[in-house]
Amino acid sequence: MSTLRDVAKKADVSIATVSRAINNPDKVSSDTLARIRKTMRSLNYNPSRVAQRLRGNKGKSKLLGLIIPDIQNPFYSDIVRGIEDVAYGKKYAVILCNSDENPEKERFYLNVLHAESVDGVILPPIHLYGKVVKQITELGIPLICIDRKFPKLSVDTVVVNNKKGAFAAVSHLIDEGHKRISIITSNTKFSSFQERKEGYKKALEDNGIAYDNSLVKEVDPRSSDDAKEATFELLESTNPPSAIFMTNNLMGLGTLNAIKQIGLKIPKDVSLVMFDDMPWTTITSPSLTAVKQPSYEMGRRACELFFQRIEDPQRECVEVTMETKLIVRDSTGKPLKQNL
Amino acid sequence: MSTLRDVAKKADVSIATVSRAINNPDKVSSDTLARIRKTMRSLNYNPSRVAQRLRGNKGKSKLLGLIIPDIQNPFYSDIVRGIEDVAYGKKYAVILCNSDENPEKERFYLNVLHAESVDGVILPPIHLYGKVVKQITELGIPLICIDRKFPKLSVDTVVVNNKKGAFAAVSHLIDEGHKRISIITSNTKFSSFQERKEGYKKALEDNGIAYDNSLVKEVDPRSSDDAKEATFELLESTNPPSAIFMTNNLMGLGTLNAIKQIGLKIPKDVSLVMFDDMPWTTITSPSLTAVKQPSYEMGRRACELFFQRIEDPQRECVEVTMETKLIVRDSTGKPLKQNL
DNA sequence: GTGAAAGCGCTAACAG
DNA sequence: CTGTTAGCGCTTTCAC
Repeated sequence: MSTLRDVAKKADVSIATVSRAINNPDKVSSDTLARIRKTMRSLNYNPSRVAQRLRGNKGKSKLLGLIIPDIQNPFYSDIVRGIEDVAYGKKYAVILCNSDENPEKERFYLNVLHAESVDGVILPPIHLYGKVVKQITELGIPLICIDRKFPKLSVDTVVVNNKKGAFAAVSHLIDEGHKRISIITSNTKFSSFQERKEGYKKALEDNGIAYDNSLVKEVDPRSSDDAKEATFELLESTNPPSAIFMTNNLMGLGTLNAIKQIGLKIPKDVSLVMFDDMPWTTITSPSLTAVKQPSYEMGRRACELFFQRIEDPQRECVEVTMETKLIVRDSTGKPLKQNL
Repeated sequence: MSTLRDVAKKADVSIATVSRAINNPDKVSSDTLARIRKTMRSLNYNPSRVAQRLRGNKGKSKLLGLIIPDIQNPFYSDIVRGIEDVAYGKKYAVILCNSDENPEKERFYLNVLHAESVDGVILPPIHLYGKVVKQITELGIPLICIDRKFPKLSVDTVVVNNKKGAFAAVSHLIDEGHKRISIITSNTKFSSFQERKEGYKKALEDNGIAYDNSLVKEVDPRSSDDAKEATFELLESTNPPSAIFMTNNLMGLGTLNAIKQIGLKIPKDVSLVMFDDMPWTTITSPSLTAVKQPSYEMGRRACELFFQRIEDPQRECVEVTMETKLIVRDSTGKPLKQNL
């Protein structure tokens, strides 16, 4: 592969001039510029980003680090796509890392990203008070939290209004006449699930329904099977719920499988609302009522925040809260009403 | 951040020794090694991968490039995950790029990956004879094709037995008594869809059913909506098919939506088989019959091939063909039979 | 407007 | 076993 030196030699200028031709074209006379450009083309010159990064200043590495729990969770694929699309517009490339909610892997990848001199890191933090994440910001690497908050640290954050979304979901169920409403949620400390549970509680409370711990199941939010098991327990108990609020798409899938296996009919035997809207929510019978998160837009927004921080490292950190939509569909799968 | 020099100074050795302590620990006396390691720890030293890459030899950059059409397609998320898991085992990081089947984007990202000095590139090629892809291999960057073949170029490839899988799918439909079987496939030149169509044709032929062009729809394989439209045309025609073979999960979703919207019952009114098995195929009523691709394993295999090539750049290129499984499920969603 | 030279952080000879 | 040195390809003063 050809280097700056090759181009310089062939165009009969110094490497400094070639470098200028790339980075400060206006500081090069028009005819040498033309000559250099022609030479670059003929040599198929592709500047080494590695050398640029080693030499260049912070915030110019054109690399962005992304650590997500699991790319196979469509919620995160959406986020990744949103980030990537914005990054592409700025000629940034993205290093993708899957943490599996494993602090070891998070730490490893954070180190890798640092070693790669990325211009920034976007992630849903695993630990509420993880020191590695803190370290990253102390190293001066811009950090954007997405999907989950990182308390006690001033950091740009993009989240969804989990409490409000959950409140709308459960209120919808209550409006339909349900009184025994289960929630299948996570046993983790993530702000997202905490807040969804709060929304659930508030909806009950506002409607004078007592909180019943036997209706609450907490499982690993990544496991459809765990949620399936929990659903069995719920529905095969002596006093089963008449409705279930599923707090993410993976757990939702598990619950749907359990219901199908038991042979229950929706909504005759049990009503459902799922946090997350997925492409497949329209093909069930009837279509699933869902709390749609603007996942793709969250990714875009997070990436935009990142670029804003690069441009102005001094600006105040912001916490962007995006709204969900409650989507109820008719028999053909068309949305009937959409509440914020 | 601390550098080699910082460590060297503090440990009172030369930078070369520190470098050795990292890369060839056995060439350093045990007590200096211990001292250096302690110093590295106290300084929180994290070697710059960027400098290592600039200085070091080919095949040691610990970076892998990945260009896929769209991470939001779960088939590709699975592949990406498989690749990432194997890469993680070797301490490799992955740069993820979405091409949208757009040659411009593919070219851009290929240049970026080259500029980043990645050790290799894994992708499903967009063009059958794209010159940029060829260029990459001429640059000596190991290339692994996945999901689609790149003809006329000896290159490591991981594909699925598309023809056989499609043949099994359509044969299954024929076994159930169907004679008018539609296929919704792609108008692209990708080997995958070409071969699925071949399998479809062969199954018809082997059973003495004439190929009927009016039963064949070719749409953009990324568009559920196009497939939905095509399904409407198919099912609302004067002589509709009694079964439909959907050649990927996105088109399948479109078809399912169309069927639901028309109000047709499965399998009474129309039977279905989909290429791709998805988490949601078990929650439809009845469960969808699917040709399962080992997508995650394909990713793993591709990444393994990459590492094998790094270790032995001279070895012959291989084309790995993985088998699909035809999955027919009972009313609860449990697999009834699985044919290769 | 252009060139010479220093150096980013590291590895790999080459000496000792 | 350890240190010295020469770059990897590039950007950026500082001269001219």
